[in-house]
Formats: sequence, structure tokens, C-alpha cells
Amino acid sequence: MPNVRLSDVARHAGVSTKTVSNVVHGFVHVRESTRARVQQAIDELGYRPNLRGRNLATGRTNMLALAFPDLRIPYFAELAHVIAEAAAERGYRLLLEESGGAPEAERAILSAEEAGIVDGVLLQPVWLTSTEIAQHRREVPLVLLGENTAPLTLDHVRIDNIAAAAQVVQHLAALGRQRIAFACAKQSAPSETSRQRLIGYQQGLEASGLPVDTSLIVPGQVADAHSAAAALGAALDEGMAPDAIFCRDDLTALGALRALAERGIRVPDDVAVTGWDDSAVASVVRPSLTCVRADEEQLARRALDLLIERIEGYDGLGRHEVVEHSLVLRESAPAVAH
Amino acid sequence: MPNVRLSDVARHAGVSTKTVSNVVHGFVHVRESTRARVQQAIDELGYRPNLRGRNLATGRTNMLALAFPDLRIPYFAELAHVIAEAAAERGYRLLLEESGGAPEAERAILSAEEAGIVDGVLLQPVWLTSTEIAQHRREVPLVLLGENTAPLTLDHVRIDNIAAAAQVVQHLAALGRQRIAFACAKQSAPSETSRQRLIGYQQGLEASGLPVDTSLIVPGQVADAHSAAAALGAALDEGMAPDAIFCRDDLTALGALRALAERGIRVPDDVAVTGWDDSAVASVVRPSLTCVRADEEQLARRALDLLIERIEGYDGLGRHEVVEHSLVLRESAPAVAH
DNA sequence: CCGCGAATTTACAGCGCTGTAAATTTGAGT
DNA sequence: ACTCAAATTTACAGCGCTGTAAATTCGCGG
Repeated sequence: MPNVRLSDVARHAGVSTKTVSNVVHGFVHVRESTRARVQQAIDELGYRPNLRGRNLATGRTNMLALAFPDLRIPYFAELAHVIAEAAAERGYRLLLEESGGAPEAERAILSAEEAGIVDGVLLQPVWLTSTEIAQHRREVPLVLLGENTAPLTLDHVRIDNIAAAAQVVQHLAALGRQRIAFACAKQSAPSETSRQRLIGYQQGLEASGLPVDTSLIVPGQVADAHSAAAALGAALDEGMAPDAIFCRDDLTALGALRALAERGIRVPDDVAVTGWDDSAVASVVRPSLTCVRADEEQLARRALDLLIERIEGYDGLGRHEVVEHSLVLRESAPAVAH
Repeated sequence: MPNVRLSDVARHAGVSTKTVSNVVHGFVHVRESTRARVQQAIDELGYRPNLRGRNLATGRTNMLALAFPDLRIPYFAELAHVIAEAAAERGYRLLLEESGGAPEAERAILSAEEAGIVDGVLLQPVWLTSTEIAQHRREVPLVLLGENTAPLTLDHVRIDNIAAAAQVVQHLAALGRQRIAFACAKQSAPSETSRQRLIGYQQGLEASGLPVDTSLIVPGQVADAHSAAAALGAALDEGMAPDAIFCRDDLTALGALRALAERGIRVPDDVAVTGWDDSAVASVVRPSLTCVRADEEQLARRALDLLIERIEGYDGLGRHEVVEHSLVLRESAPAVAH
């Protein structure tokens, strides 16, 4: 029962351990007869390579960490799925790390507590500023995801939030909406994500010749449909009367749908609603949600490629890449009629 | 730049490597003065333990694998979150493994491809039968999750699907519903999950004195809201006229809500709907979903405890545990009026 | 049958850390 | 001061695998 080691196989086959290793790795310069003999020994003994030994010897684990706030947010779960798939294609597995959106947790991830357990880290920061990130001594290659501005020295993959937000607003304006609300942004310290989407929101309004009315900006916590519903509901009850609501993410939009429905406000007839992320529910709820969709496949691919280049030795300046997004038109803010 | 090793610290502090190791681990029998000196050396050199070395030396990685079909299914994402949290409390990290619901992938996981990379595995099988699972030679402790019957030799944690399903049906019956449909079960090869919920469905009908009408069983693929909507829609269009729909999971229920809404059928007035899992959206959609909720915390706790006991040497028969569930009453099938 | 470059195979030294068991130091009690 | 158990510290042998560089074997022309 004691685990079969490489050396056991070697002895059994009458070759050196290195030869067995070569066979295991499919190294070309192994004579066919030797390969067969070794393979037989492997089968007979039921040998399986021990990854711990391999990891130590090679200094690699072929694991990457993906760190983001919360797996329960559908966008992140879907992102994790896509990245895991792309990583598998490249021979890596993914270790998920939830920061809970807490600064210390993000810091802990940066501090490379997991040094030696992963070959690289993909981090979607929420709290950490680019300067703080830049200062951390890194032992492991890192690629940043998401909207936060990234330090020049680090690689970063994102979509153009500002442009996408402006695009959403312009679409709403093209539908004839004039009082476009934004939901929700924490008032005291809007996340960088909210900040960028707000900037785009404003740009979109201006580009459409609409006034910016701060009373249409709904304060509230993010990434929780119920608090979004409550926040928006409160605003509506206080008299806010939008004809469209630009929600910062799908969960907020779900909350908005609920708040509106509870008040008998029809979507999209009375109020159009847009989401952001195109998570699976967006297309299922009724009305289905028009929303911004990042090209997650491309995001995953680029992020992994950059990270793997780093792992393989690239040591230049940070690459900052922008991947595509699209506006998916659905019932909650349909295409403009012609 | 070359990584600082334990031995570097040892030399710097003028002690043996083992003493440094002891300090790192907070071993008690280290004199205060020595500890301080070593700590200083650690700080000065910026030493961080290399987990690869540790893993090899101890034969442990403090990582567990959690294998299930798909991270994009909200229930699994939420389960992963809860288990990751509970695992962290116990000093373990979680490696997520998506099987995509494919038999080979499940087999690959069982074959301990990841031998040596995790100390234990939590597996929620979809395809593998208990006999097949039992036969696999295991190198790593394993605990099964979910409904599939488990071999006697393995630990297993689940909720009582049959009882829960019966409970749902009885609740619907208590609401006065008489034509309770089941959505959706693949006709050819219903998953074990569907099978058990169907059994409970039948029991519930019988317990309520309602006839079992197979024309009320909607065939269709599982775990995809859109195909559920399509399947249910087709059934409705063909004349099926239920006054309640028991959906095998929340996604199916979301699809049902959509199919019903598209046909102007009101929920719960005309048709009551129930989900299963109580994923986050269940409480947000309109109408919010009455559904079965497993006590995930308890599930996570028990599963991890069993697994860790195995890791620490327990080698007895399989423990089969049933954790609690509850029926969460919401708009789609509200509490019975008194 | 020998010489040689190419094809195979091997010896060996770690990768960085920990467990064991033994060595050394300490300090309380004579 | 001296003894002895308890408290500290250490030497050393791996954990299982791989990279390097050197050794061996092979195949073929001469």
C-alpha cells in the first residue's frame, strides 16, 4: 500500500529513475523497447507520479490563483468558469480565492501568502489602489483584471467601462428616455467600478444632450439585489420619477425590476432598465435584461496569456489591454424601433 | 532576488534550520531570545516559507478538491462559497473542479489524477453509480455529496430529497392544487436527482390523495432555464393544464416563470410554482420562489468534518449523514391562508 | 572489426522543508 | 559545586522528482 515511487518502478523495470521519468513525460529519446518495459512496470505497480515531488523539483505547480470578491456573484462564478476552462487548455488549474471585497483579504493575496502554491495570480481588486498594488513586493507573477486603474508596471485586462456605460445611456436616450437614473452607487466611497460607470453615464448623457441630474443617482450598496431593490424603492417613493434606470450590474437590475414591479411600474413601457454583465439570469427574468456584456472568453484568454508570458520569464513593462464588450438588447430596453 | 530559504535564515541567525522551522511554526519549546533573533533574521531577509518544500516534506498540502458539475449553476457556486469558507476555518483551501456533468470527467477526478495535490476530495457525482465509485482505487480520502446513492464504504452527506419533494407536493396540495406538474426530467435517463425528486413527488401526491398523472411530467433537459422554458412551454401549448408546477431546481423554476408569463398565465393565481435550492435569485425574481433549501452550512460542516477525519486516519465504514432542509415559502406558492 | 557522431541511459545533486532521535544546555535542588 | 530531568537545539536523513552533464550504447561507413 505504501505509495509506489519512481524508484520502485525503476527497480522493477531495471532502469534508472530518470528513464522512468522520461517515459512518464513522453520524452522522445527513449527506445521503444525500453519505453514498453517501463510502461509495463508502471502499469503493474500502478504507479502515479507524485505531484508534490514534481512541484518541488521543478519549482512549478501548474496552478494559478484567481482572486475576486465573491463567488456568489454570478458574474464572478461565470468568469471563474471561463477562466478555469481556458486555464485547463493551457495546462493550468485554477485555485479560487474570495476576497470578500475586504482590503485585508486583497492585501493578503498580494502578500503572496500562497507563495509556492501557485505559479501566478489573477487578481480583480476592489479596494486596493494601483499604488498600493505596485508597492507590494511580488514573488509571483500577477495580472490584474477589472476596472481599477492599474500601475504601469503590471499587466491589466479590462473592458472599457466608460465607453460601455456611455453606450448604454445613449441607447436609452435613443429610445426617447430623458430621465435616466443610475443605480446604485455608494455615496461615501463609490467603488472604482461604480465610479467609471458613473463617468460613462455622465458622458452618455452629455453626448445625448440630456442634463445631468444628480437626484437621479440612487445611492445604495452594490452587488445585492435586495438592498438595491430597497434603495431604489425608497428613491421612487420619495418622488424620483425616471423613465429609465441604468443599473451598475445585473443584480442591481434584478432588484430594480422587483422594486418597479412592486409599485406597478411597467418595464420597459414606463421605465426601461439595463443591467451589466449578462449573467445567465439576465436573459431569463421577465422582462429579460438589456445589458453590457464583456467578452469573457477573450478576457480569459488575454489575461492567461499575459500571465503565462510572465511566468515564462517576460519581465517588461505592464501591458494594458482592453477587450471587447457588446450591448445585448433585450426586453427591458429593446432595440430602437425603425 | 534568489528566494530566501530556511537555511539562509538559519545561517543569518546562527541557528539550525530546524530551529527556524520551529519558530516559523510557533513551536513552544523555543527560548524567547532565540525566537526573537530568528524572527529578526526572518524579517531582515524577508523570508517566506516555500510551500512546495513543505508539502513534500509533510506529505500534506492542506488543499481539498471540491468537484461538481458546473460553477455556473448558482447552487454550486453558493455551495462552493460556503464550503470554501468552512474549509478555511479548518485550515484548508479549496480547489474547484468542474466535471461538466460528464462521466469521464468524474472518473478522471476519482482516478486521483490530482494525487498529491490535495489531501482529500469532496465529490458531487452526477453520472457515476455507487458501484463504480466504490471500485475505484482511492489514493485520497473521499466524501460524497448529493443525492446519488453512495456505496457503504464511503462517507456521504445529503439532504432527504424524497421527503423534501413530498413535502413540496403536500404544500401545493394544501393550497388546493390538484394538477401538480413536475418539471423537468430527462425521459430516457433521468438523473438520480430527478429520480429521487420524482419519487418524492409521487409520494407526496399519494399522501395527498391526488392521482399520479404521467402527462403532468414534463420531459426536458435539466439545469438550464431556457430549455426548461421551452420544454414547459411546449407542454403547455399541447394542452397540459396544471395548477401547480413542481420544478426540480431553481433554474427550471425560472424557466417555468418565463414560460407561464409569456402565455399570460398568472403565478401563483393560476399556477403555483416551486423551485429547489433557494439560490439567491429565488428571492429576487417576481414572483419570488417558494423552494426547498438545504442547510448548506451544516452540509459543508459535516462533509468537511468527515473528510478531515478520514485524512487524519479514520478508516472505518462509510458514514451516511442527512442534513436538514426547509421549505421556504414565498410568493410563487405562498403559505396556506388560515 | 574499428572509429565516431548520434541516440540512449545514467549518476548525482539538489528542490526547501520537516520528523526523529540524539546532543546540548539550563536550572532547580542538593 | 554537582546531579539530573526538563528544556532547547541540532544533525541528518529523507519526502519524490527533475535538470545537468557525463557515460554508455548504437548504427554505420570505412
